[in-house]
Amino acid sequence: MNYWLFKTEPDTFSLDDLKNNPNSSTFWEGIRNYQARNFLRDEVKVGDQVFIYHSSCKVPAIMGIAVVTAAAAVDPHQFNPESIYYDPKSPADKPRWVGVTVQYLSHFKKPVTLQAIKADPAITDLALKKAGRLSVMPVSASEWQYLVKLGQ
DNA sequence: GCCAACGTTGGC
DNA sequence: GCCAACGTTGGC
Repeated sequence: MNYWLFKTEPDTFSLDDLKNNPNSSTFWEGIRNYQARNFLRDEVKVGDQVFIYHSSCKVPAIMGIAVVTAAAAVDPHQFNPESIYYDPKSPADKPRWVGVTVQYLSHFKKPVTLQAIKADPAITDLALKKAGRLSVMPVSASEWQYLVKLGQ
């Protein structure tokens, strides 16, 4: 099993929204970055666990945990001209963008803030520390365990 | 709201 | 296929 971190803007879609989704499973749509897409398409598997991170907000932080319930599928929004995720250059026969499906697991008791992550010398691998713009990134098993502990 | 970092686009 | 211009992300 692998571990991941997904970014989301809470104004658009928060961990609470994920928790309250009556369908209980949510298609993680709108990833429009190739590096992130490649992780989703090639490596994110059912049963993998995911930190949900809130970005572009007052206190950027890891808020809690979700689990992957379906592997990559074509993101239909890329073909919808009405959608903010519309990509007119995506070929219909070879769709460019995919999404996975996740389900809410839990909220951290204490969100682990970006500030705390940056200040913590024990966290060295996490891409969040360096790659500012990546919206889907792997988390090593050891740092996953460590961050879960910080969130308790 | 500013702006640094960095990914993407497109002319050559 | 280089690289300048442009657009977007996201912390502050």
